[in-house]
Amino acid sequence: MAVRMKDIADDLGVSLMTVSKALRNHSDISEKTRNRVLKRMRELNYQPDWIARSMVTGRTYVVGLVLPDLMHSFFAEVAKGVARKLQPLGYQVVISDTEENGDVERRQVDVLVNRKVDGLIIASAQRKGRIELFDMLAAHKTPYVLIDRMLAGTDANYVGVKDDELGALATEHLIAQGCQRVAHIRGPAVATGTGRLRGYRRALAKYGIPSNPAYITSGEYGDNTGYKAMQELLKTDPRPDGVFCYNDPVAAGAIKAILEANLRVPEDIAIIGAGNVHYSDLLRVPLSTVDQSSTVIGETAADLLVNCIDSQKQSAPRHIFIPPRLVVRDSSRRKG
Amino acid sequence: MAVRMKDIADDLGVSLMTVSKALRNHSDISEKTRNRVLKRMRELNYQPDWIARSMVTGRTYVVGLVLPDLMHSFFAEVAKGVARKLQPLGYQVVISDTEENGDVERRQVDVLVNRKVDGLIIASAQRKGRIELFDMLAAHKTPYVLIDRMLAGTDANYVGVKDDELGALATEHLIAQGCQRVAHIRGPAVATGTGRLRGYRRALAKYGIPSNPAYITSGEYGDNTGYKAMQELLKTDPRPDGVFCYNDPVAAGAIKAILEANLRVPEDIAIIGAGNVHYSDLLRVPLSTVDQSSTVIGETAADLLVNCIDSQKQSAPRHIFIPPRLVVRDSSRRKG
DNA sequence: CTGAAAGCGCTAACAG
DNA sequence: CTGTTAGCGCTTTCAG
Repeated sequence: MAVRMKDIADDLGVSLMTVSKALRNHSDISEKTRNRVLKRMRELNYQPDWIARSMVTGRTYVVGLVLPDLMHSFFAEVAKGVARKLQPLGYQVVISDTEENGDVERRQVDVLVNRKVDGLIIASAQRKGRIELFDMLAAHKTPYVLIDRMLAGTDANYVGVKDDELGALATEHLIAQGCQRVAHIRGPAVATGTGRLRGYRRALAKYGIPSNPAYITSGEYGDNTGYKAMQELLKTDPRPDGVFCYNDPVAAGAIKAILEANLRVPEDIAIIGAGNVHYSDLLRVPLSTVDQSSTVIGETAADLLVNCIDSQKQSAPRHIFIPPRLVVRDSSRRKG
Repeated sequence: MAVRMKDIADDLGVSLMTVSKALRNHSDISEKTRNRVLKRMRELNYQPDWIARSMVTGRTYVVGLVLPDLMHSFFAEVAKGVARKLQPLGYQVVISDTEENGDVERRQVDVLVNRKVDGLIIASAQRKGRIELFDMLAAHKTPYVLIDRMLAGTDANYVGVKDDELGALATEHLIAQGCQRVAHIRGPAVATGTGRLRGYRRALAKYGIPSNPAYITSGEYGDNTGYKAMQELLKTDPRPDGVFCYNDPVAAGAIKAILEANLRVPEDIAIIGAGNVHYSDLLRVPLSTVDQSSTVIGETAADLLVNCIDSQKQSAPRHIFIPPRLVVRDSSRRKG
């Protein structure tokens, strides 16, 4: 069996407590005995038992990362950022894929809380106003940081871009490229979806372009929403000459639909997505997009969470905004 | 604080053990008291403390999933398969991204073992022959299942495709499409890399095509290996007219290099990858590939692992092979 | 500075 | 069928 503190204590003829204190650099222990203990620990390759420790301290050094879709490389990248920050601090990261489903999310978070994670980082799939989940977290006093999608009503920590800014940036870019009829394939009714839509509208308004309801297609989440939504848009008359897509996977689908209809990107229809997924550059038409600095989001959220965990008293929630960054590739380049 | 068994026991005027047994459907308890206990548990929303339970049972209901790269959608898909199988059984899945680095992998597995995971599923980044890690696991008696990459020397459970078969399938396909000079951009020195190379060679031999060393470029792992490797291949004379790439991301990079050189895919050079990543269909040239049924691999590995965990005695290791499946898209279609 | 006592929440083994 | 007794490996508290 694994070596325990008691083994080391017996071995050295000291008490169990001395060993325990030596291990954790407790102050009231002499330099000499500490070293003696630490040396023996190394020799015997002692590994503290996390579970026993958790039981008494109440801390698990486990952090839950709750994401809507691991296949979306934006989230995979966020996950990498989180893990890179947290692992060196001794935390274990448990990733949970909710498949963009609020109920699944609630169940998973429940499990994580029961497992006594020290904190949570969540890109929530909760629809507007569904905030019981976060009330529950508050009741449990489990610290959490929202990423990517802010939820009104929860005054929680947040790290991500301002979605309306992102939407406006993308839309204005299309307008600047000479698009007259800019459409939007919108995302699910979470903050990213509604925020980007708001930005889109704001940009149109700014340039005095009337908003055409037929140009806003509802996109639920799914693997070929972009493809299907674009097919709908192609039926409108006059058809749009530019489309701001909720995210890159949606944009990729849209491009597929356009090419299948024997139209050209960007000449007939310019396309821009969001998220800058790592293969954007390799798509049929290299995809213009708005970068959200996914890794930075992950790292920042991790830092923020650790702060919350360490400082027992809940400090006022912080909102950290990462500026969106336009990445112009072929799919929207019509000038210059 | 959370409600404990003792609270329920006191509340109901029974002993703690009665509650414990009722919860776990122990046989020696009367229907009546069991129901009384269960009812009260529900009312008080009792949640067992799995840490305390782990401490005495030695089981954590945590499984580690160790992957070389979460950004590669093949592995993300595997992860989904694993989670989908394991979560309903009450397991928590901890994903660890080793960044294709054997040392990182060893460290991460160490941590997971110290955390007393019940088992591991590993797509190992260990280079040929580095099997200390698995000796260590055997010593700890931690059950594990290898996926995607088999390691000679460990007689471990394995789930994945036969890589030489995959390589032969891809290469023969290119030959069947009329390619005369088939090159290979090879992967890292793990089983997938060497196996696919072996299959490539076997296919060439089968058709009596002499193997040209200049047509085999070494690809270490990285984001643009495919791109750089292809640039090298383009310098050979005569240049290849077909390339079997280690995997889809590599193939995507290769296509980019070819198009940049003003050559056409597949007319000038046909390309095939492996893994069938979810965006293969959306690339500059829709990518032919060999599908490995990633979700099935994940699910199968999960099943196998749970078997190992449940049956204490180590049964003889099993090797489960999933047949590779050719997916022909534009990047290699020259006929028919 | 060192150590003895108590207990975290639960379960295995056995006694009534 | 029900309950008692002993821990699991560690830390917190407090006495020497």
